This record gives sequence, C-alpha cells and structure tokens, in this order.
Amino acid sequence: MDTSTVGCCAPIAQGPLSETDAADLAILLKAVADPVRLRLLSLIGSHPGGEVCVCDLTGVFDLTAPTISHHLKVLRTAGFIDSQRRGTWVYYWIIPETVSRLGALFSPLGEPAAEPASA
Amino acid sequence: MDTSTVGCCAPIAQGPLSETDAADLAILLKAVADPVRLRLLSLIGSHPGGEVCVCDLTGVFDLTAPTISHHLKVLRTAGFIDSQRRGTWVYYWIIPETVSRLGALFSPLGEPAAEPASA
DNA sequence: CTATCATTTTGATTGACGTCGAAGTAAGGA
DNA sequence: TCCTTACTTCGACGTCAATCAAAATGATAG
Repeated sequence: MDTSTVGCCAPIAQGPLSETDAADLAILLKAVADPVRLRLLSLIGSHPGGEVCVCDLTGVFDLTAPTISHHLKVLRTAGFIDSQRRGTWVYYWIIPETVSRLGALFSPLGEPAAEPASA
Repeated sequence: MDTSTVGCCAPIAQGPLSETDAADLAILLKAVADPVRLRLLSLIGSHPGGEVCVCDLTGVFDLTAPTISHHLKVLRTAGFIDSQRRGTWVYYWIIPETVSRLGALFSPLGEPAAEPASA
C-alpha cells in the first residue's frame, strides 16, 4: 500500500477495506466500544508514571472486581494495555502503538486530528 | 477542554474520560465495531462522486438486503453517513466530521496519524 | 390499476456480551 | 501454618445484537 495518495480523507475513506483488514480492525474496535473500557483506557493512559494499580481502578466504578478484571483482560487481549505483577499488586500500562493504529484509521492524513466544535 | 496541552499523547490518554463522554463515544465506536459496517463505511467513503447507491453495496457482501439495510441504519443513526432517496434508488454518503471525531480521540496531537509498520 | 423493482421494517432465532457471586491463585504478615 | 488482602477464573443469568424470511413501503413502467 502506498501512502502517496491525496490527503483529503481518512484511510478508511481512501479505498475499500479488505475483508481481512475489516475483521482485524473490528476486533480492535470492539475492545474499546464500551464505556467502562474507554474510561479504563483513559485512566491508565493518563496516569502520571504510566502505570496504574488495579486497586486504584476498582474504586472508580460501581462494578465488582471480577467485572473490572474482565474488562482489563479484554483490553489486554486486544493489545491496548499490558500488565505486570509486582508483589501484591498488579500494574497496568497503555500501549500507545495500538491506540495510534485507530487514530491512523480515522484521521485525515496530513491533519493533526482537528477536533470538531462539539467535542 | 483546552487543546494547549502537550502533544505526546492521544486525547484519550490526556485525562480521565467523564462517564458521559465515555458513554457517548462508546455509542459511536459500537457503530463501527463491526466488520461489515467498517467495509460499508470505507466503500461509501471511498466512492468517486461521494455517493453510493444501496444497490451497489448489496452485491459486495454475502448478506441479504435487509441485513445490509440494518447496518446502514446503524451507521446513519450514529451519524457516520446520511442518505437521500432519488427516484427508485437510495444514495448514501459519508459524514467526515463524525469520522474525524474518532480520529481526534486516538491520534496523538500534532502528529498526522503516523501509520505503524504492521498496518 | 397492476406489476415489478428497490429498499426498509417487522418478527423470530441464535449467539455474543456485561455483570455478578463463588471459588481459585498469589503474596505478605502474624 | 493460618489468615487476610489483591486479583483472576469459572459458571450462570439476563440483555443486546446480527442475521434471515416475510411482509410492508416507495417509485416507476405498462
């Protein structure tokens, strides 16, 4: 795929997506198409230090620990976050490359992702 | 929200998403988190002339017309596309603003949505 | 007015998803 | 060793979503 095409449109509008690419991207999108996981991702991604303990996440939501754990697993399986156990606690951090992959899909090339008025 | 923050991270990683914003964005993401709708969106968005007749879309998929119609409705309700009937046929076109809204969420500010190697 | 084509709506089925409680694993402290 | 805290896995339940067949709507042609 060459990137020398006109810079008017987002990649998703530059040519028909192949069946394989669409299936691949849908998996990625499904992982973030949930309010809880969206908030988890932003909480983890915006945390100073880059790492968040699960214990800091459970209190934020009106959900049980198993449910939070489930959502974290979905995000981890999709490649948005990774984790490591250190002693008693488990820490999660974001994987920016996966986030950027979605950004690349929907952002017009050559544009710094201008935000519309109603954002 | 001010856009004067550092350009290191995607907006989703710049601060915890509010419950309302997360719910709002999840609706948008759910609409595109499907391989068929992703392909429909790219087919409509990349069509020369900017408009596509439904009759040109049904043949592309191994799905019945009602199913395609259903997916188009989901995309339209979410604000990704709009449509107009002209005579016998119905034409669909993309709404770039909505697409950009997702781009803005996941793209690092100041970066033209650089595409990773494994795209 | 009827027939036909294009598209959407309706109703039903099937499978996937979010959530919880209960049980399981891992680490640290008494 | 036993208990407590932190987190994950398992099993189950209710809801939502993708799909199809059948019927309904809209528009043109004869």
